[in-house]
Amino acid sequence: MGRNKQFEISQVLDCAMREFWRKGYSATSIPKLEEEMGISRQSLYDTFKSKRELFLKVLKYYHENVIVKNFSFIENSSSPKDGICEYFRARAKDALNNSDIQGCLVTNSIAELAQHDSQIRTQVNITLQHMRSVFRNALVRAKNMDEISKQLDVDSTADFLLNNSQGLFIMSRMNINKTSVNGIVLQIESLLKNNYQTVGEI
Amino acid sequence: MGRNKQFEISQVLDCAMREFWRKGYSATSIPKLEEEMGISRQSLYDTFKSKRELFLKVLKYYHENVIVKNFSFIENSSSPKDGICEYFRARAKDALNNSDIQGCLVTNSIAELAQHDSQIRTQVNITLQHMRSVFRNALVRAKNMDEISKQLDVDSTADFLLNNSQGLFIMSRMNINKTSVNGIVLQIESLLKNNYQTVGEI
DNA sequence: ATAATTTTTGACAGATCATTCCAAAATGAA
DNA sequence: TTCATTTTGGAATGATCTGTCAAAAATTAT
Repeated sequence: MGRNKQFEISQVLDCAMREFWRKGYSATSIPKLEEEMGISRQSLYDTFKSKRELFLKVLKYYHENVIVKNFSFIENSSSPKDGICEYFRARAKDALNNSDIQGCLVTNSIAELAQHDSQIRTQVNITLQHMRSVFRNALVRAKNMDEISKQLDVDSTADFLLNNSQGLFIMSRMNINKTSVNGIVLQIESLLKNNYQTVGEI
Repeated sequence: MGRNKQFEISQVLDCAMREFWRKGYSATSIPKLEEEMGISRQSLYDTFKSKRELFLKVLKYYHENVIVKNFSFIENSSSPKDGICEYFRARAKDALNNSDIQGCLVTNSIAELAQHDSQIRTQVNITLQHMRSVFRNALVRAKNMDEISKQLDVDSTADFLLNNSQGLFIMSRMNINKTSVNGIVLQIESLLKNNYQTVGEI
């Protein structure tokens, strides 16, 4: 009974995501979304209620697909330390390709919206906490496997890795050169290699 | 002959800066700018030509005042290593106070605008290069004073410190807790303390 | 006083914004 | 066919946006 949906939710969400990622929330208009998503305005509003609701669904979609996928490599890596290093090398590679989509939708949303919109802040926090705990779990595993120093503090190091990830996402949106990106990754790896610091010692 | 300017350019630029810093470029309207700057629309356009030109002047003002001031401490510090650490402790303190203005206007502008506006990208690059070279100069000084390892690579470490600075500015716009901020700063300091890595060894 | 300049106010333009509504066409199941 | 649903297109709404214009009031110098 009745016509079926003619488009895949995930497919149009993907298109919307790419546009929000490129331009940000405010700079993305409904007509542009219709064009990119390939559906009419009526379908857009019937399916997603409003621009803001669409954006919240995009943030969720981004988390479940882009973020979880990028971090699953760390979780599945037999060497957690290598997993972390590979994660940053992958982000460095992303930063150097010449796509018009650069950085991270969540990072951009923190800068643009999170401070004044609690619903967006909540969704963004889910992503940040996921990133942090994947880093932390990997550090705990690495410690148990003697890949990194027993004295390394997993909590502050997880926050540190999260911080560097956010930094790289910002730098990615500028014309950052290969030398600088590689230098940043090198120093992160260096800290994992040489850290004998316990919290409170400094 | 004729009436004098009734307001200080730097004073109204400061008010405009605070609003752009809070809300971003797109979310800041002309009526709101009139209100915050305390001048009429006509005066605003006579003095600054357009919203975009005003924003470019704000970015320049932000660089000359906020950025240069925050980094002058590193340049003037007798211990360059302490200067760098103090810089990050100061940013950590900023992140923890409950001001409605958080993070960095330049970082936010990178996320929102830099990728699609070359004039803004140029101005933003001036700030990034300033930050990078202050870090780099301090590292060179610290090396000469034997405050840090001779094997530390000043270029990649400068990029690394810049990266962490950008990361902290993003994290500042979320409700980051004291433990996490301190942990991040601790790890940055730890790298300065223990770095014996030369570029290319990894 | 006169002339020059700035400021404010209010109105106005013209675009664009998000959102809603309607009617026609398309699609699918009973 | 009939009925339900989706999709599309276009129009309309009302708000808001940046930017401009004109005229009155305020200020400063000669």
